[in-house]
Amino acid sequence: MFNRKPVVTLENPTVEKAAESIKEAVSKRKAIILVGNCWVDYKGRASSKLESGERIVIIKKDGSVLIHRPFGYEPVNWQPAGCLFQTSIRGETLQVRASRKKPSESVKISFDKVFVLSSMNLIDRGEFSLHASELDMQKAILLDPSLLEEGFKPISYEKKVEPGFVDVYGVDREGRLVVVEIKRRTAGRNAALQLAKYVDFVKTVTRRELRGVLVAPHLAKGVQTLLTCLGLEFKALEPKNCADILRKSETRKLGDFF
Amino acid sequence: MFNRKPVVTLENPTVEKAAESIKEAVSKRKAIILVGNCWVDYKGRASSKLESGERIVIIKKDGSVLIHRPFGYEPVNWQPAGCLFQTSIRGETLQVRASRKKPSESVKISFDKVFVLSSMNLIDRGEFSLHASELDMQKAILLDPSLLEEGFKPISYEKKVEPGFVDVYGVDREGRLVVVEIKRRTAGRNAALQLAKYVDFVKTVTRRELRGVLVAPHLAKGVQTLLTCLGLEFKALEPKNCADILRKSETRKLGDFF
DNA sequence: TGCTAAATCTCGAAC
DNA sequence: GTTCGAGGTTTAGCA
Repeated sequence: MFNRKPVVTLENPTVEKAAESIKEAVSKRKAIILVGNCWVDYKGRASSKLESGERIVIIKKDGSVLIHRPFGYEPVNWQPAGCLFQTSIRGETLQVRASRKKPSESVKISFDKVFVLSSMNLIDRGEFSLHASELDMQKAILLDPSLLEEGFKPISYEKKVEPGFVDVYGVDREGRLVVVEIKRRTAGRNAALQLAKYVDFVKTVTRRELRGVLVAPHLAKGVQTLLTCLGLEFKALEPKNCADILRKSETRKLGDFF
Repeated sequence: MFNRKPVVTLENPTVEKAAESIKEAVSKRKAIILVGNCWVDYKGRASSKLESGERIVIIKKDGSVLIHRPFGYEPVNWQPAGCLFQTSIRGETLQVRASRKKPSESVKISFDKVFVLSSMNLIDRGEFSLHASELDMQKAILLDPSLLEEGFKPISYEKKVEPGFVDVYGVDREGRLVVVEIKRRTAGRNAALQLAKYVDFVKTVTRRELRGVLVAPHLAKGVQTLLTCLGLEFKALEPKNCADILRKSETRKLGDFF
């Protein structure tokens, strides 16, 4: 399984050797890690200058570039995916320029010493999932409808209505229809207005009594007033709680409910 | 100059050897680059799961962590500076956990194969300057006062007034005094109020006619109204234009003007 | 300490 | 293609 050699590392290469290696790696769509002493000039949406120092530079196969100092979460300089690269030797220095258009900008990195240069063919097809998404909150409410309120019974979810899709649709303990709109973060005016549109639409297709409930961790300023004006309700629900519910019920399938 | 050995690289270390090396590097406040096959779990403000794949992990001496897939500008998982680390072996896997409080969150990285492990003592004292800073804009206006308006003549800069320092102070083509406040980014209410304070102060020490001009690339919402109420003006000026002016006049010294 | 506004924001979806 | 909104946003500037 690990017989292939995905990483080739050069220690203390000459700048000439490094330039050659970078050109090859870029052309073969490999990822590159460069560690060495460098300085950086950026021109584009803004412009910046970084004086000489030892840093970590990552060039990815999609043409993105990251220049990291030995401290700090953010890269000091960078370039998003889609860059074209020019690698050259200028006297005693290795120069790598990453440019893109729209917006037109380029980062020029100059090395006078490379400590390590790794060229890598990394395989990464692993799926990334961020839990407690809006969908997770929806699933959690379907799994445990009391998260919305006692006696709530879901009828369907992602139900098509004219303006879009209702997140959850159900009946409360007194038999009234309930339209639920879910936001995983603080709900703003848009969320309230969206819910209002859904409720208005459902009103055109039924004569039953109807409630609209906005579910979110918090309401933005003034949205409670707006909800009241629109005759809608708010139910506070933390995405984290939903994630916990889902974790506890991982064995059960959502399909069981319908 | 480059006799020291700032980087030590292990190729294909066993997970045991890797764990040992990471513990030492963390305790000695070195930076670490790990390349290998791993999976990641995050719990905190949200929670996420990243399935197995080959990635680049950077641990910096300030306790920040970056997990980069072979594509994309952004790290797939990360942890800001100030983390505490737990490194251990769980069966055949190397496990690195980076945790912090406030907010309470942790990232757990599990490796079943390490291709490269570099421990680095990087020295980086280079200064970073984002050009077209507020100071650059100030210099540009002093170099070319027509950036503000035709006929403007600077008298001084960084002039002390009671509430602080006036960025630029001058006379317009009709002999009126002008107080200039510069912001390199969209100017908010604060900027307008700050300018108002300066103008009010200057009014107490002169009887000459007085204008207040806020210079910035843009105004935040509602600030134009506020300026009008305060009897102040706005002059749009892009930091980029200022940077261009400075580049063209690099040979001249600011001191020449006074 | 907490809040607000900006960022070379980036990224993705909708129009 | 452009605009709009979200992000584990992060970060810097103030109250």
